[in-house]
Amino acid sequence: MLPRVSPPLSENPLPRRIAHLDMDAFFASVELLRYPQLKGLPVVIGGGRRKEDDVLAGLREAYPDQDWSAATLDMIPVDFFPRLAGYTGRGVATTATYAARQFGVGSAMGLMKAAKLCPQAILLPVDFDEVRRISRLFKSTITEIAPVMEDRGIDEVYIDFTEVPGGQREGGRVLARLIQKCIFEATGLTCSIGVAPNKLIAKMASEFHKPNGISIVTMDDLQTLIWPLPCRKVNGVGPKADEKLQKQGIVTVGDLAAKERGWLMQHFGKSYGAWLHEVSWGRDERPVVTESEPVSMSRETTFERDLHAVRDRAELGAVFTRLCEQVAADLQRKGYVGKTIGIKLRYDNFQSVTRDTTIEQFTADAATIRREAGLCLKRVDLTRRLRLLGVRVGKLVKAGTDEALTSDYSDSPSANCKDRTPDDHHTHLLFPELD
DNA sequence: TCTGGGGTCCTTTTCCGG
DNA sequence: TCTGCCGGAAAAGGACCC
Repeated sequence: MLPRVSPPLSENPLPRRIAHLDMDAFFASVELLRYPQLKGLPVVIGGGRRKEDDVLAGLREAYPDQDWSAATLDMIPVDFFPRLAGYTGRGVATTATYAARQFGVGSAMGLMKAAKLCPQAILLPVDFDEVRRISRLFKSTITEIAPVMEDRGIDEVYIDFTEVPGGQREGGRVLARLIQKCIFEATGLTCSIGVAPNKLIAKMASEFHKPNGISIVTMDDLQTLIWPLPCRKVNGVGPKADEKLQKQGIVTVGDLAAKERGWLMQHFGKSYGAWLHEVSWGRDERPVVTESEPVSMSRETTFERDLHAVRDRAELGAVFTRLCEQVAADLQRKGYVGKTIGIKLRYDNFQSVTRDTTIEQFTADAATIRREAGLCLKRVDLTRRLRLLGVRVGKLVKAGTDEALTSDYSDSPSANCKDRTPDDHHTHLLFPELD
């Protein structure tokens, strides 16, 4: 089953107009919708593990006689909101408002560090349900106008404007404005849109006039608008590749374009090197993909404190079982079964390892996942303390399909894991429910 | 004061049978 | 029977993204 895609360039008489749409400061904006009194103040969103961070729960406790329904949220006095100062825990900032960013707080920063930089900042937990609701709302608003949309996560999409009525007017600006207006009416939030001949350039273009901006970029703008950008701005160049590029004196996309294709392939690998060359010349023919099937589902958790497999075995065993149950529930709710079952763990030194195994029959059963994942656990070093444990099911197919029912009847389940327990005597004490 | 959670994709290593 | 080689699949790791 092939994913449905937009028509390829060759069959299309119109110039390709690909839009990238990015919601402006999405998580923070969703919170500010509910708490408008926080506008302009330093707010850090993240953590949220502690119950007392939940503003509403705290309010109900403090003022039990008040009616704290949604209509009154904007009446909460600013003083009541919890401050970042004194935060203890392992959370990271999902995002921070501009006022907080001025103190150097940024997304993905540990909250302990953020608290040092800006102790007066208000700390809000992420309201994932609300963020997801608004995410669905802005996406459905888009597909009503332009049906060829690719979901790129909670706050981003690509849209193929090419064949949409008005999609060619002013290079896409007219349609982009319409979409911005409709999203604002539906959600109260702003977004930024870049329109370009392909996804690669559209993605970079959407950042040009944030917030609430529209940028139209054509191939003629490659040298003036794209080449001056740092390589890191290219979607697909991360911190590792960027560092390696800089060591070669390559800082901007233009520097990259100046290098020979062959040279890049020699230094960055056949595939990645060739890709780097393509992107530096603004070339990208990837279609906008409207539907895709999930490949894997997983659940993982970082512990409040590092756990030791022997000393904390009961706690660890309970978490492990819960993760398996959650993955199984996710699979069942979404209607998938998988046949590769694996674990991930992260040691106290932040090094992570994974183990997985492929079984004969597809499953979404918690007990089966628990058993196979348990066997995987026996293949890793459990003498070091753990900070994270995760469970993953891969090689997914839709439940109930012919494929999902196939099995080769060869031998017992987990045959490929047998006799692989060199270290049985201690691991078996750790997770007694394995036996 | 270290560094979340849920994914995808790619490369390298390991394993296994012929 | 032993060894080496080869190729494919599975496993492991890592980079990257939101």
